[in-house]
This record gives sequence, structure tokens and C-alpha cells, in this order.
Amino acid sequence: MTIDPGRLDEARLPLRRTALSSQVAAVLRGSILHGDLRPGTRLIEADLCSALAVSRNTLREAFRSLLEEQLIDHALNRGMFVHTPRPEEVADLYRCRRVVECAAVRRSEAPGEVGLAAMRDALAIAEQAAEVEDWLAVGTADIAFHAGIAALHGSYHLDRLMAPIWNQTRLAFHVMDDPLRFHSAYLKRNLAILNRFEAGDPGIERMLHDYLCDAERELTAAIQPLDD
Amino acid sequence: MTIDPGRLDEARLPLRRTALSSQVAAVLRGSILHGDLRPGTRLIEADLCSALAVSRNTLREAFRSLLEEQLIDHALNRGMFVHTPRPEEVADLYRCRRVVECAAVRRSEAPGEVGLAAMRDALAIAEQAAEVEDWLAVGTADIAFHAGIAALHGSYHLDRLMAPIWNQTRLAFHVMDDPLRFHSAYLKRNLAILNRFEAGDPGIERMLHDYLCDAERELTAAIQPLDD
DNA sequence: CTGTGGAGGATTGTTGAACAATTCTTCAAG
DNA sequence: CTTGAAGAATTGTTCAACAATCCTCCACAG
Repeated sequence: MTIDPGRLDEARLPLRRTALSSQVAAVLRGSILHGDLRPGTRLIEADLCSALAVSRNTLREAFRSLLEEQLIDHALNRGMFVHTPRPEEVADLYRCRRVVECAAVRRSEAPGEVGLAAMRDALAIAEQAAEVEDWLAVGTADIAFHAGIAALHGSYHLDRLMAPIWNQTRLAFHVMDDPLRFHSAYLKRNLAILNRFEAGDPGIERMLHDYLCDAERELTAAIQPLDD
Repeated sequence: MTIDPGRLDEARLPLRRTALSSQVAAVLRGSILHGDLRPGTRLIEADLCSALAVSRNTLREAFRSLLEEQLIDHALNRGMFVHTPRPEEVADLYRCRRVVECAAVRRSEAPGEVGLAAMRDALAIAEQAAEVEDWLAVGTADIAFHAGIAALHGSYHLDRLMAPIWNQTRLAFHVMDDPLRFHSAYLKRNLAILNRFEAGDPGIERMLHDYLCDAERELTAAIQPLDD
């Protein structure tokens, strides 16, 4: 039996159908993380269906994914809302991050090359964005940097489970009043962390721990006023 | 207007405080974790719809939840199958558990009374079940014990993120050939862990680490032969 | 002016049906 | 025994409809 290369291209098209609800989820996820859909926004099914040109069932399947990622909240018979981080939730987020990230930089086994590369890339992007004063991008890169730290574990499940944590952290950044003062300080500290890790400094765990405590305190204070 | 207490009970049944799809998901989740639906079982939509008396759309929304929890797998145009744990996945599960559980017993701050109570309860249930040789219940209680350890963190998010880990661990137990030999050994070690933790022994972290490495090795070996 | 209550509209929850696409089953022909 | 194709079974996706619930508005009594 011979294989016709032309048929392979044809077969590629129906693959999109599987991704339909996933594509919708990706679009919404991007809008929420980018800040176009701000925390607290109500997501009305009919409007989104016509805007995205999909059926309600497909949209609701996409909602299911976003719910699992905790990017949106569900109120029975009232629908979906973009999640609004609360101060006590921020404290919980950073408690999780301290557990996972501090353990990641401590473990000597398994270098986790993927995570290290992610850290370097994220740092470069952040510095570049900071020069243009694109604080949105700086915040995103900061999260990517710390996701890279968690990825040092080299665990598929751990990365998967941390995704909601990063999402919520990103959301918390959106409800901050002054992103400049916040992010610029931590850019330098990220660089220091990377250098110490590559140097094999054993004090890095304590350093990262303090870093996360500081960030938690500042972020909690910054989102306090927004109490809707 | 007076309130008739008798009518409140009647009104409770038709009053669904949760969506039907999540109720369906709960039923399926229970069946899978309990072992009624064994790993590899194909979940045919039409059969489940008639059995649960719900529509396909509702059932598929429930499927979406179970997919996110990785209790079931999806094959394009072939449907849903109860997830079958693979050896490399088991290794990843225990890598996550070592990070979270070892950190939980180490931290001196915040006693985490809820988690401690969960550990005690789970241990009592496990011992009771072991006497009747109900190894299904012993396995479930073992997982509840370790979930209690993770709950020592007192973090809502961490508990939430660990839920899929416990689910997958429970699934892995189901594909073991000899549950007796496996669980009976770890029952005693669970008791030892609890005692050391309550005594404040600092060596508990290393002890728990070794425990988890042993369990990983044994479990991996036990599920190896089942390669479908 | 306040707030109480209800009518009506808007939105979500759920169902059933329909059709296309794909996979599985069966069975005859080589 | 293998191959191949027709038919059945199952899934992927969309649509329309109805019930249940929530929200808005307004009349009306105090």
C-alpha cells in the first residue's frame, strides 16, 4: 500500500474540529490573562456565541476548561464571571508557590534543563519589555520565570497542577493600581535568583523564600482597596 | 407567612443546589474510584445516558470534568475510557507527593489541625478495614491519610491541586494484582509516621521520603504486567 | 422618600433531535 | 487466512425549544 502525500494534507483539516472547543477556550483564556476581560466581568453566553460564531454547547465546553483552571467562577443560574482574586486567596497562592518553588531550587538531582531554559528566556523577555515600559508583558514574563523555577522539578503533573496558580497570580496583577513600582523591583531579584541558582549557591532557597514573602505582602496590600 | 417544617423536607429533593452535570460527574467519579468502572473500561454515551437518565449534552459536560481530573481518557471518535495508569505516570505522581508531603511534615508554623484530624481518622478507618480484610477500604483510607498529611499545609489551593494526584493514585491501586501484601505493610508505617509527627521528631521528613520511594517502587512493579 | 411586592424580560440549565464524520462489525470474495 | 467493502454503531457538533432562575422596573402603600 502506497501513501499519497496529498491526502495527508487533506487529512489535516478535520483535526481542527477536535480543537474547536479548545480553540474557544484558548481565545477566552488569552483575553482574560491579557486583561481584555477584567476580573468581575460577566461572560454572557449569547453574546460570546455570536462573537465567536460557535454554538452554546461548544462555548460551555470551553467554559468547563476555564473553570478548571480557575480563571472564571460559576454561579448557578447566573453564569460565568472572570475570577476576582481576594487577599486571602493571594496568601494561599504564595503558600503553594513557596512549597513548590523552594523545593525546586533545593533539589540537587535532575537539573531540569527545560525549566532552566524557561527561566533564562523569561528573564530576557522581561528586561526587554521593561525598557519599553510594557508592564503587562513584564508581569507575564515574571510569571513565566517562576513557572520555569517550578519546571525544574521536571514533573508533568506538577506543571499541570501549577497552571491555575500562575493564572490566578496573573489575574491578581491585573487588579493592581501601580504595576510599574511593583514589577521593576522584582526584575532585579529574578536576575539574582537565576545567577545564584546557576552558581549552585545553597542559600538560594532562603533567598527565594524571602522573595515570595515580600511579593505576597506587597501584592496583598495593592489589591486590598479593590473590594467589589 | 408561617413555615411548615414538613414541607421543607419535601422541597429539599427537587431543590438542586448544584448543576445536574456535576451530579453526574460525582456519580461517575465515585464509580471509578470505587472500582466499579475499572481502568480501561469504555464509557459508551448512549448506555450511560439511559442508565443515569440524562441527556448526552449533560453527560458530556460531566465527561469534561472527569477529563480535567484525568480520571478518564479521550480518544477521537472513539469516546471515553477509564484511565489506565502507566509506570512512568506513577513515578511522576510520587515525585509530586514527595514535594508536597515532605514539605508538609517539615514546616513548624501552622499546625494544621484539620489535616492532623484527617490523618487520625483515616488511620482508624484503615485499621478497622484491615481486620475485616476489606482492602478496597484500606487503600482508600491510606490515600485519605496522605491527603491529611498534605492538608497540614492548611492551603485550600494545595488541597485542590492534589485531588487529581490522589485520584490517580487510587486508580493505580485498582490495577494491582495483590492488594493485601501491598497495603498491610504500609499500614504500620502510616502509624509510625503519625506518632513521629505528633512527637515532633525532625527525622520524619527523611522517613516519609523513604516511605514514598518504597511505595513508588513497589507500585510500579505491581502494575507493570498490566500493559494494555 | 422609602421599601415592598409583583409583573415581565433576560439569562442560564437541560433536553431532544438532527446530521456529518468516524470507527467497528460482519461477511463474502480472492 | 487475508483483503475489502457494505452496513451498523458510535461519536462530534450544532440547533431549537422549554423550564427554572435571576434581574429590572414600576406601581403603590406607608
